[in-house]
Amino acid sequence: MRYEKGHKETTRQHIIDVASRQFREGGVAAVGIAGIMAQAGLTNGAFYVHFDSKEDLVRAVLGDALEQRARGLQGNLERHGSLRESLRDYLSTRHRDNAALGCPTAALVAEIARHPAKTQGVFTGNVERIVLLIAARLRHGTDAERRRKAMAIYGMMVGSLQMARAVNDPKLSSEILENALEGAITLAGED
Amino acid sequence: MRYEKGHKETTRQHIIDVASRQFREGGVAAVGIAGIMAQAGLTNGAFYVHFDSKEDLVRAVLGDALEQRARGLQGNLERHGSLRESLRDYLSTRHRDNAALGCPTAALVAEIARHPAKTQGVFTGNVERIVLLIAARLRHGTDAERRRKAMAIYGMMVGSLQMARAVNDPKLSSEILENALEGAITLAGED
DNA sequence: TGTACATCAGTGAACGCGCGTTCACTGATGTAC
DNA sequence: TGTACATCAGTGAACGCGCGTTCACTGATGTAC
Repeated sequence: MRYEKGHKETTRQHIIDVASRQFREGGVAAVGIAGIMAQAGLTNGAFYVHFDSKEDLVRAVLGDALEQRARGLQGNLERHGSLRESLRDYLSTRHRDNAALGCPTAALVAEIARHPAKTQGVFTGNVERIVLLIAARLRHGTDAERRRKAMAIYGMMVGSLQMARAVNDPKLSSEILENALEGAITLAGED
Repeated sequence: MRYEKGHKETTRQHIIDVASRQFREGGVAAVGIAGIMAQAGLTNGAFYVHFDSKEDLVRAVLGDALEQRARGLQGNLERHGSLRESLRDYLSTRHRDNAALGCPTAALVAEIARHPAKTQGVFTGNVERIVLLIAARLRHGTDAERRRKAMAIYGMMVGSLQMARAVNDPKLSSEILENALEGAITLAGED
């Protein structure tokens, strides 16, 4: 072979990494194959050696980014023991200002709602997973109550981060993040 | 004049109405001028009689849709007196399944974050307005506390509705809506 | 009252451009004999 | 050991298409004289 073993898989992952950043930064619809491949250091045509279509890439990116996020959250929770620090990280100005490496749900959820069922399926499984991770860290209530609260908290995290990003006034933006953090902690029943 | 008085303003508003539905349904980036004008019963070229650019239309649509929404919420609150019914409407399957006429924030907030500051400015003012409407209906706490809670609730509404739309499993989708409603009511301190 | 001109919302073809996708080709390596 | 062929990730030009935007033109009406 011209390339060492595992080369193709490495390239594929590299394209996914580049696309993952670009999609989260600019949105799926506004980002093109040519731009992704150029940033990956390849030409247009090589794309179809690795993926069937743009939609195929979207699914791969979504699966990869959500997996990474869930793993990151899991690691965080295991280190801190409580939700509080994870919520603080999520609802931080740093996360707000770095969408490219941030939560794929916050960046892409509205677009996912407009994609084919197969793509939505990739998202669906990961929502379930993140809800379970959050629920497992709530101290009070039955399993059902904790699941309920976990979903409400996740929804608040995603919506508030998006609003903090869309608002043009830095003070209002910070306020949104701070108030969501407080609301989430209140709901979680921590402290 | 060839057209009766007020005709131009009527046409402009009609284009805004059509675009407003299409943007909320498909997203700004995925919807084109030609499609909007065709559905409005006009040809391409007439667009620039009414708007300077697509971005100019986006601002007009955003201002119009958010204004309508805020007015609708205000009317609802005045009729019911409490937040509860408004939250129920917002977090309903009906709203989930009718994005075209639904909340512009839930449909477009992630895209707004990627638009120019001027466009974000249109959004910013309306966030402030809706937060004040919600806060005014909370029964307990100081002004500052109610403002805090209102923001957290608004974030949860927006995020949860989007997730309910993006998820591929009808049961999970309903669950998200129900749990967000319960969470919002808990936070609001109603009932 | 009749004629010449101005107005302007809307038409429809065209502009350059980038999109997602296809495809004939390259060239370094591995395999067969 | 040397030669012929197969493999396949990647190249780069081209495909048809729809995008946002421009522009010369239309034609019904209003205005001037």
